Amino acid sequence: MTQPRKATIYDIARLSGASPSTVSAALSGAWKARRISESTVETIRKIAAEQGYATNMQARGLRQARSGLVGLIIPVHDNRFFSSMSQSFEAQARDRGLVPVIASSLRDPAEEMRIVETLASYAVEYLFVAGATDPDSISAFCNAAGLRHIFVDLPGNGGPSVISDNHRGATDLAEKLLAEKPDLPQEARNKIYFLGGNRSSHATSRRIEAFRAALTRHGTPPSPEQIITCGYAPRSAMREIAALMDRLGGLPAGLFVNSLTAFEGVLGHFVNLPPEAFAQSVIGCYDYDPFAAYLQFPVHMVRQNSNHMIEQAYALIDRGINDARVIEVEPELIQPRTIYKGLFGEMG
Amino acid sequence: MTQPRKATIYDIARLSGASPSTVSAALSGAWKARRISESTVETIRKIAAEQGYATNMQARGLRQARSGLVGLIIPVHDNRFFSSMSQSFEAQARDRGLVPVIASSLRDPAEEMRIVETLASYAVEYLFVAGATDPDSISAFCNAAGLRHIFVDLPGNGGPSVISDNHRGATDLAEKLLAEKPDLPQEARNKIYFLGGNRSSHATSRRIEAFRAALTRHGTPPSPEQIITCGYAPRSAMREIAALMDRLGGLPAGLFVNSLTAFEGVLGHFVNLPPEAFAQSVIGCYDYDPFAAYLQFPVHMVRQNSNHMIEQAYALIDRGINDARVIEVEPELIQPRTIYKGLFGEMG
DNA sequence: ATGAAAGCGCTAACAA
DNA sequence: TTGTTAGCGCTTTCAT
Repeated sequence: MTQPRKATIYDIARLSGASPSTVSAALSGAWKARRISESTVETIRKIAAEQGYATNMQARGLRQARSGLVGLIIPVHDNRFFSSMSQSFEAQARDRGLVPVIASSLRDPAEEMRIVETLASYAVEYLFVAGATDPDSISAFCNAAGLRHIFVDLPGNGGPSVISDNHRGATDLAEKLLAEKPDLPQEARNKIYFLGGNRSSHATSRRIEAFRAALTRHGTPPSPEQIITCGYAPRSAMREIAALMDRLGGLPAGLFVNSLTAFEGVLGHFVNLPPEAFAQSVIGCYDYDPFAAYLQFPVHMVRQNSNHMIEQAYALIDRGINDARVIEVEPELIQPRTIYKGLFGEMG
Repeated sequence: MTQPRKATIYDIARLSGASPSTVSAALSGAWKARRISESTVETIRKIAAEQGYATNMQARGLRQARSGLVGLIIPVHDNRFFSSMSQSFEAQARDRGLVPVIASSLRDPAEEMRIVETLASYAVEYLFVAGATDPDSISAFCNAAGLRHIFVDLPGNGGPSVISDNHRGATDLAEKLLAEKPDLPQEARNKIYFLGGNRSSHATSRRIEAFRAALTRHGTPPSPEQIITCGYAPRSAMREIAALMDRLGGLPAGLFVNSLTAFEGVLGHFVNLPPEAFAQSVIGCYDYDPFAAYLQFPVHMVRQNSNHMIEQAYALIDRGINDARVIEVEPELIQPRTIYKGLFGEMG
């Protein structure tokens, strides 16, 4: 069933009467430079195909001190923002003849670091790190190991970064919520709340800045309890929204949810509410998911341009840039696409 | 900034006064068997840490003829079913000390085959193929190359497969739709339609069988035009649902959507409809997405147990099974969680 | 308890 | 236009 050993260039050399180096050149594309005759190349190619020869990339990599691999670390796979990023990353890697290796850290700094080390062991040529939890350690390691790396989504100080313009996106979303927000008689509910994320993350802190600034411009600066940074886990977001609604006696006039994962948790609570609960509230989410865009109530979403972020990151690599500059990519505010235009039309 | 060369066991050997082979054994864990003194190992470990030594996996892989890599091919990353599978695959790979490499084929057989060859070049130890478009070619290649492979989600004839019990899942969903379906006066609309997928795919054909059988049991065998296999692309599903609704003058009494991607397309059309359009229709989707579970209308979803499928696949590997048997994993019918209980409560 | 040396499959000088 | 050879970093006999 299985042949004892895979064919090597030595097998092809023996079968073709050429030397191993000629076979190598013929098969690797270097034959032009080595001025090997086209006919020789043809013969060798034919025999290689017959033998089912495939280059051993471990051997090539070892010899050339390059692997043809490019790594991407993301927090999780099952999230539309990051999985779209994976899709772009993979396509663009292939365009460059690189093989993408994508790993998820589950937002655990130790796991993240372990993955960096593993990928370095496999000699990935570049490392993209999305949503880094400990960028400084990553940079320290990579710079010591001579591994070119680039941060995406969350910036680092030890290498170049491509992030979305969080201030702009959060401003757009906050302004939208302010514009659409109903005016509620109950003082406590007549506010916009920010929910989800970690204050220590650059993206979240920028978004909070923008949120705060927008509300302040409208003469309603947020009080501390309007900003609930409960992390990214759906569970904790679910707990927090439940507690908040308990305190307020209903939904607040506006809700700015800071991530899809937090939004998942929020929905886990919403499902227990009657439809009327949503009539007096406007809801937004930073990040986009096509299904989330079609919920029962209008959801204003910010779509980050992950494809362009990846393009920019590759461009930095191409330009040989290794310093700690930050490139910002514009996100886009997406109009709610809820079906219930009749019911909520006056708000959206 | 970057040291000229990464540390190798020769550097550590020089610094520690031990020989390269001793260093290798000390660092790889083989020192116990080689009966190297614990103190020597300690010294070597310390120096290695100081030097930031990391095993060159290309060299180890070349020497040992194994890479520590395990591959997974999926159709797309940005789909909750497959991204959940990636998440499970990665976690279980790490549990086994393997490094996961996940690639997407975009359901293109040529691309799929190219990825198989690439992964083989990198000497992945096992290859998982989810949603294979050309399983026979993959098996032919892998068996010739001595690469152990296993099909997930869609079965193959040349190797073991772990798939979900499509007949069971589709039966459950179809029965549910039949039970919840309203009775419409218009003959043409008073039917359940099947939308999406490719007839040539095993999963789709099994689901159609089950769908047909269920309807037949209820005395309403489906006519050919009730089964619309328009592929997986959202665009074509959008076109087809629009055309269908045109023909019928509205939504059919029931709709069995065969994939999340098709469902995305369907929603792209639904967004243009008034809410009343959904009052007389019951909708189901084979596959689960947490956001899709919270739409404006109740959606019955089938959640495949991708985590268990991956577990079973690894178990087959552990048991050394290489023949073409098929293992089926039970999916689960998920109750609609729409908020609009008042409006649609009588159906869900 | 440890060292010397060969070799995994490939590529790149250097020869011819 | 092609062949010979060394060596990438590691593991693994085989010595000692």
